[in-house]
Amino acid sequence: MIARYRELASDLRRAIEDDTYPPGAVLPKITELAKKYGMANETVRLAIGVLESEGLVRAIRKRGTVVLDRTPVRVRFSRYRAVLTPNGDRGPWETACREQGVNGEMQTVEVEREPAPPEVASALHLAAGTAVLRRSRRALIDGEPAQLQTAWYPYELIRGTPIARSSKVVGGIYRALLQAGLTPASAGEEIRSRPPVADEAAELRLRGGGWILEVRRTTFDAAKTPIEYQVIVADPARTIIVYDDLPLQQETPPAGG
Amino acid sequence: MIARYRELASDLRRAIEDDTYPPGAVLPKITELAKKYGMANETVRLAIGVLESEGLVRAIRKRGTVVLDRTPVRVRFSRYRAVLTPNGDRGPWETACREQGVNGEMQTVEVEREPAPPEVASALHLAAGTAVLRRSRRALIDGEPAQLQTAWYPYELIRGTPIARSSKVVGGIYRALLQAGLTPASAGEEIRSRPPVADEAAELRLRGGGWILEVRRTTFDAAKTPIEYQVIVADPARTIIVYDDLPLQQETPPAGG
DNA sequence: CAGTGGTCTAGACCACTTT
DNA sequence: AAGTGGTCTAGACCACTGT
Repeated sequence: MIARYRELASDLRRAIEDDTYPPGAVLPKITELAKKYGMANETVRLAIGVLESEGLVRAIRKRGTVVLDRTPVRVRFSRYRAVLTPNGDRGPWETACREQGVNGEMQTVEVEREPAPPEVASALHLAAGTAVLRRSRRALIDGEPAQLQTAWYPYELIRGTPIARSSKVVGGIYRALLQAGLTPASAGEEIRSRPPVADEAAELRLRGGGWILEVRRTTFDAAKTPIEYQVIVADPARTIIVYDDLPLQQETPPAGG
Repeated sequence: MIARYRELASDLRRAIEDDTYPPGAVLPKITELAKKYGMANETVRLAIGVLESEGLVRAIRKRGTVVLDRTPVRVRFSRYRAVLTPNGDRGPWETACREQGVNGEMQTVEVEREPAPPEVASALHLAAGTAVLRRSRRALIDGEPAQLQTAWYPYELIRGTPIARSSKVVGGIYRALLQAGLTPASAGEEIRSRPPVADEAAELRLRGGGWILEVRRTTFDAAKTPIEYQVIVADPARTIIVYDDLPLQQETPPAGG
């Protein structure tokens, strides 16, 4: 038995994927759909709730149910490698967006010195509460927030460098780390998907059951000392994470077999 | 203005995270909650719908609203490297689960020769419709499906090898590729999160607005010829993807500056 | 301030799952 | 067969947002 609200949701989903309702278009009003399909308003709202939780539409009072643009940006891990060599004043996000014909932008929201929260202390191999610098940024597409990025640095390592200033770091953070005498040599990343907490949902303008894609990255120098810990919370409709050319060979050939 | 159903959802979420309701426990019946909070049944159901869409609970008729286990398994990219050297008869999934104290299992669902679908043909650099071998598998935790894995191989490359047989490949596919004279040398992965299609939701037993985590991997031999294309559809409550020790150094130092 | 979606209810009835 | 959640309705009223 298929519920009528699920069937209506499927119909509307198909129409959106058909480009009957392209991004920016407005679906018929709830009352109109209810009349057309012979349902109660509530039943129509359940259907729209399904689409909203899938990130396809956003219901806005007085304006209607608008179809969202879901063009994703492919963010390559190699972005960080590329940024280590002089290639202009754009950071990895702006570079990736530009390559893919998307109007991307990166805003610095806040730069603050604070005691390391437990998770950060652990990632940076510091005692809990050690001073760290937090840089909170926001990646935008067409002016709409697509990612929240928060990075932490051991305060002692970057004090007095451009990284500690509360403005955008021209040319990217990685180059600034190099100029501060810190050489990023390797990194580890963890990726998961989870429901947003309330703040994240609000900042990314997600509604009703949207999920987020999270990347936690730790960057190390040549001596395996952590120099940066970063958490990226991304709208999954706008972000694909790409790892290119990962080596599968054993680094150290097995001695006895 | 906060809706009452959202407040109730927050209360119940907190109780679940507190372990007031540990995994396996059953929440009070809808009618009981409605009475206790002075709400209509429907309002309580909205609240439970929120938790269900977050993957925290599963409402089962006649049994109640049960709290799900969300212990995730960390799947490392280096799993594939490790598997290339003889280390037992377990594949990467079983190894990862075992290391993390989780009862993991891998089932082979179907092995079939078929014409390459467009996406697969493109990934494997084949003409559309070329014969490929599809292996569909299911990764389980405690008998519950956690991942759907589908891999495609150019049929000509693996005909007559153990990979083409419709049973589990003992020791893992990668070792079988080696024995077939194909040496995996590098791989590329793409990660995204999206709502499941109906089949995926059913197979992973996701309900109401759950999302999935998708990995698409292409494996190449030393000559950069694609030898495998794999799509993994994972329940995000059970899967964290880990990349260890990614190099940040430029492989080829820039020649001209 | 008008128009759209958002919340909530009481109640009828259906459908699945376990016993 | 019984008990739990699932769907749907008609209608009242609230609240946000764009003009």
